[in-house]
Amino acid sequence: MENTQKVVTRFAPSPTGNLHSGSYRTAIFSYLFAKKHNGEFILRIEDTDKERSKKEFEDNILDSLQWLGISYDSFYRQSEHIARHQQVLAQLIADGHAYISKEEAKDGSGVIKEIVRFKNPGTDISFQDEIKGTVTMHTGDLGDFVIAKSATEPLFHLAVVVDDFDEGVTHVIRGEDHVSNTPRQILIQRAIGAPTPIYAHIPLVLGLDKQKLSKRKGALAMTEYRDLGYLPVALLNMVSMVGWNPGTPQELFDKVALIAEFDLAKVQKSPAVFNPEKLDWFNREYIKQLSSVEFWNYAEKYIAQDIKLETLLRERITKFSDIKTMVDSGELSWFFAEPDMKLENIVWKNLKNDTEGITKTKKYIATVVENLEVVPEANWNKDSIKSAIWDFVEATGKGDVLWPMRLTLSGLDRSPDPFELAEILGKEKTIARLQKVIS
RNA sequence: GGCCCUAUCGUCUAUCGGUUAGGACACAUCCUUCUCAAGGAUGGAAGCGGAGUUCGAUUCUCCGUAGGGUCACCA
Repeated sequence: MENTQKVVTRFAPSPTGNLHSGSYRTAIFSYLFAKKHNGEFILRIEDTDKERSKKEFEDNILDSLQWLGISYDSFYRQSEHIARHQQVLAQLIADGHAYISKEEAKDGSGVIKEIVRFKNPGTDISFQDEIKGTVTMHTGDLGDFVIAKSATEPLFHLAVVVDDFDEGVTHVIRGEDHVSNTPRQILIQRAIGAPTPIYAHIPLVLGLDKQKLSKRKGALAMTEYRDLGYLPVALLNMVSMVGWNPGTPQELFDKVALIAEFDLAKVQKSPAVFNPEKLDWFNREYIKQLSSVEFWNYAEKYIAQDIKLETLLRERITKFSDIKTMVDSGELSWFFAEPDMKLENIVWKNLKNDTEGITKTKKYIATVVENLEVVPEANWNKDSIKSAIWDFVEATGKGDVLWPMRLTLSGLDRSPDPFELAEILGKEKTIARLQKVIS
């Protein structure tokens, strides 16, 4: 590799909210870029605002990243570096790059405070953004912006610049909402003699309403997706592909594949909508790939492990909490208890107006029972069950036999097919339920 | 409103001046065991508008329009 400088990226969330898909994607891109270039990935909690920062949000961010498998090489809390920020601030004042200004507090209390403003040279600043290209802005209309609430309370812009410098950050990958902050941060870099890192401002993630993702608009926290029974790899795959794609038809990417494929140059320039339906699709795809053991590790939170139900569940759930929904809605009632339904319901629609309908249906069921009784217990599976009665079913009429058979076994208008039901129920229960209807 | 950015199916996107504008999700229809699910097949669905440049524009330029971001003693 020609580049001698080691790549260092950072994800720098403020602990003022839970980790949602927008901030998660910023973390992913920073992480993938670092790993792709054998670099380091830093997690830095930006907690300089003591009022708004909350420990619970920091915990949420940490929990989420761990669950999602995004590991970091270094961890910092910005507040722990306050002495260094204060020192740089004092130097800036001493050098004449900043000055103390006595002003009335903005909180309306009327007290006069000493804040620190950066002396803005008013030059045009342009920087090369990896995604947006050259961005030029006039810093003149920024005025002398505030960099500290007091001589001892440095603010965001100062802290970010100093920390990125001290931590050797080479690539700043962050949300597009930071582009307009970049010129003033570059101004500070120049004043303290820090190099300007390479910037990559990624377009925002939008909700279905095409607005910036927000909690109010229903953006879920990563931990909420976890609790709903989504798989970490599904979230990783989904989120990394909003606003980025490798340019190939491949859709499924795990972390290793993502690291191999990720390329900042292929990041989209325009904002992208997060589509929950696509997430559901990814999740189903990954559920299919789960081993039986893995499957039950997730499913056990919602239903007692029963291997007979595995295939049925796998085919029907989008996320693991759907199991609870199925149980609560009675969709699986046939598994737990004898179905309870009116006899006339089991008659197929063709025979509804036939006065002999019930009698005929009972005869069909009786024939089914006869055919099933010869199927050996050891060979009781849906294929053998099907072949045992299929000739009769075809000769009589599929709906005429299958509908009552299925209704008898499940008690539900909508359920898995009768062969699968019979297999899961077992020979004894199946025949008992069928016989009960006959008598 | 100032400044910055953006603009291909409903959504995520491919296309590096010449394509029947491709794929995925979603949707519709059909098939596969009666219903549900899964699976398979098929189908509908897009270049914001207007000027240029060019033999030729989705692609390059400009102007509109629309969307997003940002204008704190938050980050």
